[in-house]
Amino acid sequence: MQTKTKRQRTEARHSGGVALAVPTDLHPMVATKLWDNPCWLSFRANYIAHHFNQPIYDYVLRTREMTAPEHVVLYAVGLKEGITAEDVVASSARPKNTLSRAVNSLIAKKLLLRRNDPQDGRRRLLYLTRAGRRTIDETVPLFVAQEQAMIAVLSTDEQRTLNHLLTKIVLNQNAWIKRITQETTP
Amino acid sequence: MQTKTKRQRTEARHSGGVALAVPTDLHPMVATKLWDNPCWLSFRANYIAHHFNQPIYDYVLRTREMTAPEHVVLYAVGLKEGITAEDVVASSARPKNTLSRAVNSLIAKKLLLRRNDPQDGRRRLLYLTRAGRRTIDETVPLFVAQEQAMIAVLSTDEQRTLNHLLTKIVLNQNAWIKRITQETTP
DNA sequence: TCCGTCAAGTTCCATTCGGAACTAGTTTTA
DNA sequence: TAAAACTAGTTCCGAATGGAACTTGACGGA
Repeated sequence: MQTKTKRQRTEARHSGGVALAVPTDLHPMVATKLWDNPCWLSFRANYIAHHFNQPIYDYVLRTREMTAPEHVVLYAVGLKEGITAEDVVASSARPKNTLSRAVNSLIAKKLLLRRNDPQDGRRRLLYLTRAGRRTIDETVPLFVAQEQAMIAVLSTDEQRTLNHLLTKIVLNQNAWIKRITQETTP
Repeated sequence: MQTKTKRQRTEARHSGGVALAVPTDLHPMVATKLWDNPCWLSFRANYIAHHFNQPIYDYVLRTREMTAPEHVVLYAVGLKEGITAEDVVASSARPKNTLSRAVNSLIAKKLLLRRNDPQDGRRRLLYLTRAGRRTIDETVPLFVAQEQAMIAVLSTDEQRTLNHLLTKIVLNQNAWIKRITQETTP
């Protein structure tokens, strides 16, 4: 790792006709992955996701003793109560047994509670306890602040544009989900 | 999971004044995380990264018997020979002991080779073997195709814009790296 | 109304992971 | 120029992970 403390100088770099301010202490391998990489989107998505997630996972582990999967579940229920574990599976990056354990652990910690779905005996609906709601209320502003710091280089218009373009990709999921795997289907 | 086979209908949705084609089979929790989530960027980045990574990790495991960290290392050396394990650490999401193991495993499989750096006795420079180069040449086009499928909904102009905005965020790293952790420093 | 199929969630257990401590080599500094 | 501080990489080992099998419940069709 490089030290990031000294005031960084920048140099111009032109990309697609648009000048970019490149910090002179940018790690050379990051530069390679940015500009000499045929998978430009996946590097950027992974890099941004990681540098958002990692401080948050560290934080919730250190201050709330929650693992990353627990955080994922609690955050999801915080967005919408009455969802099921399966809803978290479908909208996150973790397998269902990992999330099953996280749900049970959060219930043991009295941050979540679980009710049977009268409509469907397989489903367990998840709700926040009072303590769970408090955890959400206390931590989500920090996550938002982290994200705001990340996008602070962009103008409001640029943020709107970025949001819109990424949303289009997510909504196009049916065109590309598990695409690479198809070649092995007999 | 929902079935994705039937031809999807779409409905209009307006977001920031721009109409979006929303597939009717979009999972409700994905919709919640898209539009009822204060961390809009991190969800999109994580979702796109995961749906790019997962099929690739599955593929390289199934057809090349490489773990995810091994793939990360091999891909990085494929981008630039003569890098060190530390360069991979600095530009990826994995800890150095995991990548150390991956390097050693790839060397055992004769996909990588390692030379001492005459300038610095601590460094080990990594290069592709002939077989390693062949693996890169055979697999990278599939990764590129996966990414192209993901961004096919965007016009060339939109792709350029997206690239530019994400690049700005990555280059702004010094403003936000590990930001959330600062509050606990005594 | 029974059977086959599918979906939600849990359990099992071998494997992998990753924090922390350690080794070895380099740079700083006083 | 010796010691302190730092960097690249490895090892150790308890804990988390995730694939696969399993349980329970829903449901469509003949």
